[in-house]
Amino acid sequence: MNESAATIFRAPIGTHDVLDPESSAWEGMIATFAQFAYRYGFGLVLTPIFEDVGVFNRGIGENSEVAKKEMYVFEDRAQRRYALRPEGTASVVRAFLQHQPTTPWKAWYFTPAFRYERPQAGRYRQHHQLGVEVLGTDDPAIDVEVITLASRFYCALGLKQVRLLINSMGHDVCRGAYVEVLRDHLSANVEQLCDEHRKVWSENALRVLDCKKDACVEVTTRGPMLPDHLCVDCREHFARVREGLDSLGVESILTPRLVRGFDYYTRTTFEFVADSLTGAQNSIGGGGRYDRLAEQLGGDATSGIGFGSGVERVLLACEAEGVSPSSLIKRSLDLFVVDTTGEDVATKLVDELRGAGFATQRAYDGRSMKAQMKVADRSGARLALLVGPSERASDEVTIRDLRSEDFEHAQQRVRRGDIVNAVALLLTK
RNA sequence: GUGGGCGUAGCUCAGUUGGUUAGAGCGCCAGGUUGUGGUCCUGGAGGUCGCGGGUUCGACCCCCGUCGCUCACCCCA
Repeated sequence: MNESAATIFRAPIGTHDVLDPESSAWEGMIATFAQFAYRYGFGLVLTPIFEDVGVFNRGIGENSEVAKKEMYVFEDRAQRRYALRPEGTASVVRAFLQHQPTTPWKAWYFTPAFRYERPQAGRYRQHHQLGVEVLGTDDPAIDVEVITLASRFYCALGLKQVRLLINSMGHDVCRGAYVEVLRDHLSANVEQLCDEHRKVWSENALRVLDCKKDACVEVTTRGPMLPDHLCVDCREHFARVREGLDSLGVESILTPRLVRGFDYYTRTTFEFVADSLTGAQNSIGGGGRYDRLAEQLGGDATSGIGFGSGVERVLLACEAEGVSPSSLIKRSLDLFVVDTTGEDVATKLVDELRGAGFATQRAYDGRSMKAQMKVADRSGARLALLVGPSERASDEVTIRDLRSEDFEHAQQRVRRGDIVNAVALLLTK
């Protein structure tokens, strides 16, 4: 687009407007998640969508791909350095440290997240996440609870082709020891790695585990696996998480090569993959434990675990499986007021009906009865209330059933004063 | 950051080897029915063919650039 005066503005690259019929799927999904969060004892947390850039740099790791080149960083007028949040967890932990709520603290959120990258299917510069965080306990039971919440949530949406991958990253010491063993193995097999990792394997050995190329997969498959190198405590913790999930019938797939993108993860990590989605964007949610994050953000050592899910991707998965979260909320119009008196009787009438609790719409611009009825029909309203000169004169209202197939006998006139009761009666039928 | 595909009405798309006034379906508006919606019929509004430049007697069509959309790589939700 050029900058001529006739050119209208568009949503920025990688962002999208979501309008009504489509947004009802969002409403259904968010409402369902909120319901789950409530059932599991989580309270809603709201934090600013921008933070001091350090919150994210120190949180997700300065060397992570996201922090290095995908953050929306900007300066305000007083030269403070801020960044739009690229993910949900770091902000919530920052808020936890700032306010020191009693633990264990269980919070859920719905938030936009921003990453500066080239958009494609299932990947946007602004996407949205639904998630939960728990701070102040490392009880394996809470790992089980968080993962179960996520799993049951997907199930409630009607998704069936979702797999849960799980792994344990161990804690600093045992992971550090494992990375050494892994590096030894990689260094002994450098020549067989893929083109890219042949050069950069030493910078972040764990990333090689995540490589999808056959060459790397072959080398790492023969190599040491993280779960085999955990210390006794981490091994025990992981075992209890897995037993807990098993006991609840939540199927999980041990995936030793599962490595997630942020540096803060320790011990339990997991990811939900939608098999209905093709391509690389099939991860619809994930999370894990981050027992060192609070310290990295300057607070006291505090265990934490969280889960985040990408709204857009879950909706893609729903579409692929032929289910829609919009069906989880009922959103139907009760009444549509048609006014042809030329005196604007509708304004008072709709106010009265809405006050009585009915979802009510009306026509505007004084259009013909035929035109107003057409709009009424398309609105999906159950009943139309007609007020024309005749009703006006006798202080009545005509109630017409828009769902009746019998056009001749679909309506009746009632006294204006009885309208609320009459409508209530008809709507309960 | 790298590469492929695509930009024609509000939406989905036609548009012949470059040749008069750029079309269809859906949607929208009005009428057929001066008080009545789902079907049907008739009519109407709506486009500087993304934008800029070039080639040509002539460009929606060919060439270049640019912006945007889209898909993929990387990485992630």
